Amino acid sequence: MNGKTLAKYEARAQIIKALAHPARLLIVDELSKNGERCVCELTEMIGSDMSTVSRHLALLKGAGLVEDEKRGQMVFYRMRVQCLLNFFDCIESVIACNARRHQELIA
Amino acid sequence: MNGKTLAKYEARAQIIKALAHPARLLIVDELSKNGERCVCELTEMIGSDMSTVSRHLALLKGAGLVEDEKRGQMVFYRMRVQCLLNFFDCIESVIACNARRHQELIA
DNA sequence: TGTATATTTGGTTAAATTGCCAAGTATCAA
DNA sequence: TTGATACTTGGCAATTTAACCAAATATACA
Repeated sequence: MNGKTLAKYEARAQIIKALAHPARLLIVDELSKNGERCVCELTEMIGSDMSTVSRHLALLKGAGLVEDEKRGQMVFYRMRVQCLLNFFDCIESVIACNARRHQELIA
Repeated sequence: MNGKTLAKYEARAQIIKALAHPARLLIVDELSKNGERCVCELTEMIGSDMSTVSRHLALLKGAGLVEDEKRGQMVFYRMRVQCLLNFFDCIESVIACNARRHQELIA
């Protein structure tokens, strides 16, 4: 891979890596479908330590996928991008296809 | 996260993780746009050891994203899914948006 | 001011990912 | 059979990621 090509795929990979975690996918799903949420709400849904959730959010923010706004003592996060839901449809179709194939192998 | 929700997002994350690497993104891009390729061709493009490329391919195959076919001494890989190109458009839009924002912060 | 709540950050540890070399398997061809 | 090519797999070292607890910061409120 030459330098330019490498840079292109590294930039893509960095963003995809930001999505590649169950907790972060839940966050993206929730924010995409239901608008903004504070860290405490997301922490409740995910069920990890709040410090862990805060780090997940920082990672998503670093990738440019979400933005935050502090209001009072709470910090609200929302999506900066809407196109990810289409992607999840694609992923779900892969999962369904894998499941079908798995069934066929068993039968 | 309850068990069912967790399982759903873990299944998604597993597939997204399979995409979250520059070399694997190059592979997916190449196979999506230009059809099947043997391991040797992909190895040449990526510029890593063939054993490394073989492992990347095994990972994509494990996620159900590609399939392989041996013909003679060569193994050809091709996509099992076509919807990923749309996703890359989404990712590119994030990258472009991040770049614009970065410019604004400098200016 | 002092206390409680919301969030982030430092520090540490465990686990997962990546990459290479070396060795193994399979196919082709002489 | 021998040798060459294409690919996969075992094994190991280096890097990255993830999670928690504890401590720091910021805001609200009595």
